[in-house]
Amino acid sequence: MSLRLFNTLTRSVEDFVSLEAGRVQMYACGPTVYNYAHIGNLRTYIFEDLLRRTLEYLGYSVEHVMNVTDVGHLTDDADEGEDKVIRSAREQGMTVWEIAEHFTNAFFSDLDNLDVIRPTIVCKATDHIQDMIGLIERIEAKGHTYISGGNVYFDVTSFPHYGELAMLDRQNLQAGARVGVDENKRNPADFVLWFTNSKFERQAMVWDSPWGRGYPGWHIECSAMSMKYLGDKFDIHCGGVDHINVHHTNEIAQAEAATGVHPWVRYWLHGEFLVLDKDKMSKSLGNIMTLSSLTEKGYDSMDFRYFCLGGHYRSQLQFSPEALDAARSARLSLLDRIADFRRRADSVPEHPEGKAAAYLSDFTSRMQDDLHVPQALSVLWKMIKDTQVPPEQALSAIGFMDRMLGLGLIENTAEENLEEELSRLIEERNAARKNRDFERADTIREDLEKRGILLEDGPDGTRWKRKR
RNA sequence: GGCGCCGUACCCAAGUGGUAAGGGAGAGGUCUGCAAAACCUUUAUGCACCGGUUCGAAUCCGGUCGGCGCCUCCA
Repeated sequence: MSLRLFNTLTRSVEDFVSLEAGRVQMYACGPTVYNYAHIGNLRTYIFEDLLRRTLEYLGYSVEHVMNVTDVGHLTDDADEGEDKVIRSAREQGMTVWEIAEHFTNAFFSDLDNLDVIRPTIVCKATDHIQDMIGLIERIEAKGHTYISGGNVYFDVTSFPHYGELAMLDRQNLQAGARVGVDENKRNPADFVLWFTNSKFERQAMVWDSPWGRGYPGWHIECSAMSMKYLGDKFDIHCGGVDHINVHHTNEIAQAEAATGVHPWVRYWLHGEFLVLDKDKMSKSLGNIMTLSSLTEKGYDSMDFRYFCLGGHYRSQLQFSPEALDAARSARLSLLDRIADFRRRADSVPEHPEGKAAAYLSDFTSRMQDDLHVPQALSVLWKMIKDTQVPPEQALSAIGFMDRMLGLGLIENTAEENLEEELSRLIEERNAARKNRDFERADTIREDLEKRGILLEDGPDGTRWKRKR
């Protein structure tokens, strides 16, 4: 069975074949670090993590490159959110560089909390200005640029493949429909490679270049860095759907114009949006929803990961507190059941057999079919509820499944030891129950609950578990 | 204004021609001193609405209404 992925280039599901057997090179668009990542951003990184985990599960060695864009969007412009950052930077006496570092750290901390495996290479835009200048020079040498109003522009008419990814009809692109026209452009789709003449004041980061002191355009960093680390041709490029029309379209133009190699990237994968309540999303209210805002309410980061696994990556996912609660309950129930398997299991075989093996195979085929995680999850639940699957077999299969899901199903269900004092209380309660002193027994149970220990009396005796 | 996507039970959500996965929540029951957990049963003759194609449609086509995304930094 092979991996099949939906390729935005062709708008269809294709068999995935890597350029080099057993090795996958993938580039994932990273954050622009001028603010905290919100949960919608994080959904996309979770999607990319599922892709990476599945590739690795299937035996590929994955080179996973991610940029951190710490230039370009850090100065003031008309956007209110950015004003706020500048304001807070000023208030806190931080430079834009410090702001970038702060939000970069916050970003990776979020990913760690979500058990998103870190990229093999993380590259900062400001460390690669010379690479960007070099790439612009190559594009210029091939005759795809012009200089106007002090800025270096990419001439989209010089690049016949322009807009293929987005399936743009260039004739019908309407300039200035929602934004002012840049008078320097020959064609509305043209875009800046290098600015020397900023439309923003207070530009905080500038570098020398053959075209004058200035800073790079919005799209060049991804082309330059991905090509630096992955070469002129590589397997997968992914990001959010919002990147298709402009960012990725322009990245392709830049890369292919410079090298003449087509296609530059073979598979383009895009994650759909998490849809929030309008109120919650309102920028004017300033309450973008972050992962920490969820954990502050008592959710575990992994509740959010589980929630994201409930929808397919190419469908919009409707976020609501109720939906997150449902994910939380489901996840905790899953952990409880697995913990129970672990108590009942003898030794867990390295590979599952029989029915468990069949479930694993079913699960894997759903994952291989364009990462149909919701279906894979339903297979996991079916296996868990199938009384014909012995616990040690189920555990063996779950171990493999979780390598793709990344829910910590094995790590978070290990047997724990209870403090001696608490164990003694449980024994005391059981003695009380034997003597039919239920008042005493219930008092102890309530006391333990206050200390985070829940008791369940079963036919095999009393079990305890920690409140989550 | 242009391009594209979506509308499935109380909620989230799979399902793209063959008769509605899964999870959460709710209801009833078994078990239990009680509780919890678990288990059993139950919750869409119907998939926004209207019309069409077909032996057969949630799935294809047309229209209507509603929601979302991109066209501007954006996951």
